[in-house]
Amino acid sequence: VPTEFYNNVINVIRKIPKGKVATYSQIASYAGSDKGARGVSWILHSSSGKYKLPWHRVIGEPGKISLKPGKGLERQRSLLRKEGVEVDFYGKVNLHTFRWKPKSLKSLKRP
DNA sequence: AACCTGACTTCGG
DNA sequence: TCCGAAGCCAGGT
Repeated sequence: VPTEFYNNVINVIRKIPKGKVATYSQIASYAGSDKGARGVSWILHSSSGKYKLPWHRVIGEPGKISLKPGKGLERQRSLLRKEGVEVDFYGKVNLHTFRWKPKSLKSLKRP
């Protein structure tokens, strides 16, 4: 049974616009749990497929893709580049430029 | 309940 | 700047 946090995370991730990225902790915060970054990680790992989530737009707090080479880094990197996000060889993204900054946090948790 | 494992983050040395 | 430890959340054994 999905928890409220779980549903919130799903809804928030769906709102990340194309060409922007958000961090795990940012998503967790919007979803109502400031320290739920690991929870976000688990949700992506377990159910990004069935909800058709833009999972590739979620990266680590230092502005770097968390996946390792040979374990998905290349795939996430190419998905981001395809929509205009600049990613270097190691998966580094300039958050100053590409971080998603929603105007209002009011309705983020709603579908 | 105890312990482990992650697509995590923060802090100290 | 670069680890390691510790804290964190959720699920699986």
